[in-house]
Amino acid sequence: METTTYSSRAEVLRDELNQLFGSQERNIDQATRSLKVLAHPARLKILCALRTGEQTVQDLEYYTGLKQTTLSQHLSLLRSRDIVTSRREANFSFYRIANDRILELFELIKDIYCQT
Amino acid sequence: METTTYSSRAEVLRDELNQLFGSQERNIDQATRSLKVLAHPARLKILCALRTGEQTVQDLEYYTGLKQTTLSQHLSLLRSRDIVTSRREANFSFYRIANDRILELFELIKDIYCQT
DNA sequence: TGAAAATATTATTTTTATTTAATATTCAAA
DNA sequence: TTTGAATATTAAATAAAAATAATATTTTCA
Repeated sequence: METTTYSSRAEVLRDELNQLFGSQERNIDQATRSLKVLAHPARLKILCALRTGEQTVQDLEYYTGLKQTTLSQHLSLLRSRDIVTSRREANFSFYRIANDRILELFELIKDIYCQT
Repeated sequence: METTTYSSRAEVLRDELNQLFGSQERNIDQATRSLKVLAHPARLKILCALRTGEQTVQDLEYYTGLKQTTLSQHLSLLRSRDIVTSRREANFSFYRIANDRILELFELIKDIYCQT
């Protein structure tokens, strides 16, 4: 039975929290969903490869070392979270990082975990 | 049977990739492990709460709405990846964001997913 | 048209993460 | 010195993500 009396400090922070991400949890959930997609070695590698511009699935297959079917699923996930976009030309698909914010996020991650 | 001939473009990019994250996959794995820890609604909420400074477990319990035991496990995970640190004072534990890079990362995530 | 190349999708199995519940530790104060 | 408050740990059950394998599209070109 929760009968705790909470400090006003906690209440202030709860308010701040709500303002920060909106009182509905939508933003947090969206951020979580995107981060989950980034949090996989294969998908980070894909982003590395796309960092300097668009690539075909073939090329991605080559330097991620993934088999086609697995790679395609990862790409599909990345697309579903708007991390990458793709375009088709003949029977090649070209993938690229969706926008500058994502690129910025990726670069920061790289900076933090790949200190020279 | 893989007998594909790869374009020199792909080979150039493979080299870039290796230089970027180091030819050993260590950096990517480390980044992945940290991102995985961030990629959870409860843990993002915890970071929101710690954004402006350290907090006790009690306070975190209050505005994350998690039960003590679950919260403690999330905190333990965050600590294990050096996302947060803690100190003990009497029988209270105070948690805080581990360093400025992590804070910076969090703020960028917030900016991207909580556009005003 | 029909075969082959490039990519995508679906279903199944395997692995990993999360929650829950029970218990343990640590410390302060009576 | 033992009780209660605050937090941490462990083990078990449940849920979610990943890999694999099989199959399906889509498009070009003979």
